[in-house]
Amino acid sequence: MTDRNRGAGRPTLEEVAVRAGVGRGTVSRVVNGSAQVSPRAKAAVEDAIAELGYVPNRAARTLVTQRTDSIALVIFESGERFFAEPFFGRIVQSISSVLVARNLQMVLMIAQAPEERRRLEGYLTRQHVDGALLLSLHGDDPLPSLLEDRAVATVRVGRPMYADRGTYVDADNRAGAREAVTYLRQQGRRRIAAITGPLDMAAGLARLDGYRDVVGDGPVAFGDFSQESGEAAMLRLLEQYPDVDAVFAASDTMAVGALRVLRHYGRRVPQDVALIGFDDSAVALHTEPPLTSVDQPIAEMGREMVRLLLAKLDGDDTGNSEVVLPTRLVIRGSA
Amino acid sequence: MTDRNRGAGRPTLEEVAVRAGVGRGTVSRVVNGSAQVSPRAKAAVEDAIAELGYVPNRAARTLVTQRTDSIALVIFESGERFFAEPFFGRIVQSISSVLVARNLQMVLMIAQAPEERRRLEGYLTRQHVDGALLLSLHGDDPLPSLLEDRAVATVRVGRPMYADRGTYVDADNRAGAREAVTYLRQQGRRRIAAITGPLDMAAGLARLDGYRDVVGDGPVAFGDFSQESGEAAMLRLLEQYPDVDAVFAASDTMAVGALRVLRHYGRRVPQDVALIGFDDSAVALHTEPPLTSVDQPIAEMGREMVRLLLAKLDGDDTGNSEVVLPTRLVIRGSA
DNA sequence: TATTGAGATGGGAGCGCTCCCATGACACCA
DNA sequence: TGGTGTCATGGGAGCGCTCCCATCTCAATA
Repeated sequence: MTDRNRGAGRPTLEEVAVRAGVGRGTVSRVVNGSAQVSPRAKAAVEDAIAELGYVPNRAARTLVTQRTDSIALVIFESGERFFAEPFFGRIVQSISSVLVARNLQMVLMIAQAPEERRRLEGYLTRQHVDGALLLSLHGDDPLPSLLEDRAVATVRVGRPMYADRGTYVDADNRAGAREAVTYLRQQGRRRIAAITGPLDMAAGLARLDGYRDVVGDGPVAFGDFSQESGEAAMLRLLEQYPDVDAVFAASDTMAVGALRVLRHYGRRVPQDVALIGFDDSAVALHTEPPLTSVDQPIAEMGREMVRLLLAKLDGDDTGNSEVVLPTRLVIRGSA
Repeated sequence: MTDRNRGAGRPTLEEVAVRAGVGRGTVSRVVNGSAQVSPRAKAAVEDAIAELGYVPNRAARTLVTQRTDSIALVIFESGERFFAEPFFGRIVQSISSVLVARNLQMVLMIAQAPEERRRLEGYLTRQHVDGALLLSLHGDDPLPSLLEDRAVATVRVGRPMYADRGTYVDADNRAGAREAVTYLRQQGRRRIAAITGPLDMAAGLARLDGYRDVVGDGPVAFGDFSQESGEAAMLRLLEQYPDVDAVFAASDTMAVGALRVLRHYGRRVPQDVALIGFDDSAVALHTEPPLTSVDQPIAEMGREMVRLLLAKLDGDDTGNSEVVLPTRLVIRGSA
């Protein structure tokens, strides 16, 4: 055991050096995997590290390298929304595991309230994080540019809506929506409605665009990705367009809300009304009937985000990259 | 663009001192809110800080104070479970907002796989975090003791199951369960079954104990808090005890699963079978009928956890504290 | 044998901060 | 006038690390 420690008295580089009978520089080289070390010195140092239970002091390293080895994961939603939406869970999980494997610290920041937002802006500097992963950006948020100016690398989910700077990862939402709606039409549906996501978000807009690509300006009701908004939207649709025989919802969560309303009004799914969601989240399997949904490769998106961010940090990539991944229609019982 | 230089070369303490016409020590005192500073010097320093946009360098400070100002939030579940269970969302949100207000960094760590687990153990040292908040500990996990040995302060959710060391925050699960089951009985239910949580977790066990306090050894089926397990458990219950007229589920998520099964088998809720969940999560409002559920003060639990942890860090509290908060039965349509 | 160059090595300098001590300024009292 | 205590202040030391350069070693070559 490595006790007898005096609490914070972890061994230092210097102590390892003494123990291994080499200089500080050599230990540092070994720890950082430099090639310029003789096999013998390397072995001695590694033994000493193991015996002493040496762990490099992150603060000291940060002080000289100017690298914090911390990545912020910033979510522009209320905590409630963040946890209610399965998309976040899956992408955070993916990001987390990649970051952990690279020994990078993931600092989670949930910010929506103005005061939180202000604090967050103050916090996101090179003093604290090397880079930031931005999720669920709304509208033309100036934060990415601000961070870019401060030399904090950023990668976001979703194509920037106005500005064209910025590295991002996205699913091909438009094509996914198009495929879903095309499928509905092929099934013989004549009156296909859409329940949209928030139109100040790239994903919301693109999915609506995809819908319109196929049916022009069919019946549309606006939602915000939440289940409540899906219910409300379905209600409106039923009122205004009683002849609707298919609904494309821009998220599974909204589709679940729509399903509840349809059932409540006695419409059978899929016989009377076909329903397709978006995300292929876990809930899609649990509805009655199971939800046909557009799958986006969320784990891969997370991985790509980290990859792009690290590339930026290493300076491999100075420009702005974009990665758009394909979606896939998963057919189940609801359409 | 920003090149390899020190890019956004943030000003240092020294520069602020020069600008304000004082010494380094005085600036440090102002930044850290020491009383030993003349009003004039204080004003000069504050002006200089504002003009220069000075932000203290966390690494440098950490190096000398031996405080990282980072708190780990460790969750012993798969990422999937973490996001599926509403409890986590709410408590993380609460913890997050308190931590942010105190200028502490929240490092999120999701670990279940053995390899992640090992990495996590290596990571959780005073070099990296001041303390750790432990969620969803299973069985007699040795991690808390390990961290205590390393002088990393910890606070967990849930009474330790075997060891009696350790500071924790918990809801009064046993009393909550008792109240729920007593209520069912008062409603005239004669055959009350339980669907339990995982029995290697304090919350799972205590809720079962509360149930047994009232009905002795009534029909019990075992679950793990997940919806799937709730479905499976309800199925078993229906098979083995067809005369069941009430079910106490140890989580809302499982109650939702049970509800699906009950509906599928044509049992009306609450007429044929009354159902009570636990957590009073958002889903309880959205079921048909809405779920009667035991509320636990999750936000307050989060706040208490942080409070206890900070007290430990400040050395105010050397012993082990425990905070147990009351639950409350929220009556809706299902019972 | 003398010279050269490649590679390994040790250790000084310094990152930006806090801690702490010596010093200065000042008011008050004998 | 000198002595004393209080408070504000400046700045050296040092936290543990990486960077970098001078130095050393040793084999290959002239």
